Amino acid sequence: MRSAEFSGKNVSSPADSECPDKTEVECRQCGLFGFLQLFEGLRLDLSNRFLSRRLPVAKGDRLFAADDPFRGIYAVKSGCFKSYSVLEYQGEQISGFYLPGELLGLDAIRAGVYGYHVVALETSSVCQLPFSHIDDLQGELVSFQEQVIQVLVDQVRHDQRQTLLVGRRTAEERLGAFLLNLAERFERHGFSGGEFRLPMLQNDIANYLGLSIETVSRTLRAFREQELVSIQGKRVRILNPVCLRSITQYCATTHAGG
Amino acid sequence: MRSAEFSGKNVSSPADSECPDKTEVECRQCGLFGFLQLFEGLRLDLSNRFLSRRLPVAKGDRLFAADDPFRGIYAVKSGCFKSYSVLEYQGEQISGFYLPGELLGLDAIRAGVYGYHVVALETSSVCQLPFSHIDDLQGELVSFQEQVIQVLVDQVRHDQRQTLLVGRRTAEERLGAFLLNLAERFERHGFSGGEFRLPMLQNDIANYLGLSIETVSRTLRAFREQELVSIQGKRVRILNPVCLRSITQYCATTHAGG
DNA sequence: AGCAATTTTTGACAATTGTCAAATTTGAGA
DNA sequence: TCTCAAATTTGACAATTGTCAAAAATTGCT
Repeated sequence: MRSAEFSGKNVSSPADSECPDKTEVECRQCGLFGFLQLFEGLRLDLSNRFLSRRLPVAKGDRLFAADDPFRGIYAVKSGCFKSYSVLEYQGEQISGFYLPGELLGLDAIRAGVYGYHVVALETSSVCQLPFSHIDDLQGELVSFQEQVIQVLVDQVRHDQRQTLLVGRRTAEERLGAFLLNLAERFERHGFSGGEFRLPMLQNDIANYLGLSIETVSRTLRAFREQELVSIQGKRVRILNPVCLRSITQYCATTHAGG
Repeated sequence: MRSAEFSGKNVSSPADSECPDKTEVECRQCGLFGFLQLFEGLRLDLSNRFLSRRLPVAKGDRLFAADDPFRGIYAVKSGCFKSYSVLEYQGEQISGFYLPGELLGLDAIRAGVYGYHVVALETSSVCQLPFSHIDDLQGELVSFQEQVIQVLVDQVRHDQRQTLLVGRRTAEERLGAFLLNLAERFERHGFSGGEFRLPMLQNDIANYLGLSIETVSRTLRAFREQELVSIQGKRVRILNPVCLRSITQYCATTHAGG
């Protein structure tokens, strides 16, 4: 079975996902799983190349740097990563956090190089899907879809520039949405969304959300005082998701183009 | 030749692009052109379906609405469109402006419905690339790329939610970047980037950038006083692009993931 | 050209968030 | 457990932007 090929664990019983101290995402809930299933449909000599390797990554280690040549895509197995670019006069700008089960480096497939830096925020591990022979795969691709992908990549790029420019949310709304988003993503991959460990510093959160660290600290205190969440150290518990969601207007946006 | 099939103009000489009063994008500089070229490579019975039609659109008319079933993608030939979503308590949120040569509705291909509303800001025209038999085309698609596209679409979605949340740019930086971006896009499609007509209201700009209309007005005045731009009515001239760029830090960002 | 509606501009003031400085808490390693 | 560096919290004040109200300019229409 394929999932056993890229995970250290051979068997994962359904009961595992209930374990509160679980720290590693299961293969079936990992983003790579969908990809590997797809390779079943490709020519066998191709799919042979896509056996993935398991790698440990120490806290602070860099998984890849911007402009590194594309080596493959990664799935976070455990721990947490941040991606960032270095802006001319403003130092680093964090563009995303990656939790267990999520994919890294996908958008480098077409560019041939990674577009940003990625480092581990804590002791982590990843699975790699190496693309050393990506050129062969290209032969399988339909050019129409390449065009679609190119446009989507362009749009991602535009949206991310836009992200740097636009902001109409208050500090409360940003932080509330941030916490709910984290909870949702933990839950999607089989962890508890109601209680989890914050893998990143408030400094990183502030950078990511475009706020000062003081504002982050003060806003979290306000949430605590309203008993919306409980925070002790890195331990976060969502006490009142309904109210938090209404503060945040988290549901409001459908997706959009531009 | 294919370009003649979806444009009213049969011949467009290179000299056309120098005409200052030019108002319509040429076929070769239109986003659809790339697509149509790709269809040459597909089976003929497929490519027959992709003859596109030319449509006039009056100011204020809606090209499509959110949740309309997917009819095809559009290329703006002349005029300007805005896309927007309706947020629960905040009215409309503009997500993008579309100039001649740019594509609309691409991201609805997989969803099957459009994800936002699009209306004309002035008398405009579009070319349509109808996808009434999109299902047949699916047979040509490689599932690996579908997966890639899905992930990219998810990322676009995430980034756009992020766009609503995050903001670290001052009003000056946002407006400056906005004007430079418009200029760049006009230029890319063969218009003058140094002087152009603003197709949208300050009201729309404010909405798009997450500012109040008063701040937009005041910031534009500041630009005028510094002689960075000249603005009379809807006529915009970029007087000092170098300085404007440095205010804006427009070049700073590489692209990013998350 | 003239009128009416829309859009833009301007001023005064309020609210949110950032900045600077310093105290306190937390956590990793000896 | 202790120590020291890093991270978080807190307070006072400044800067940017939003809000409300009203005047001026522009645009579309007859």
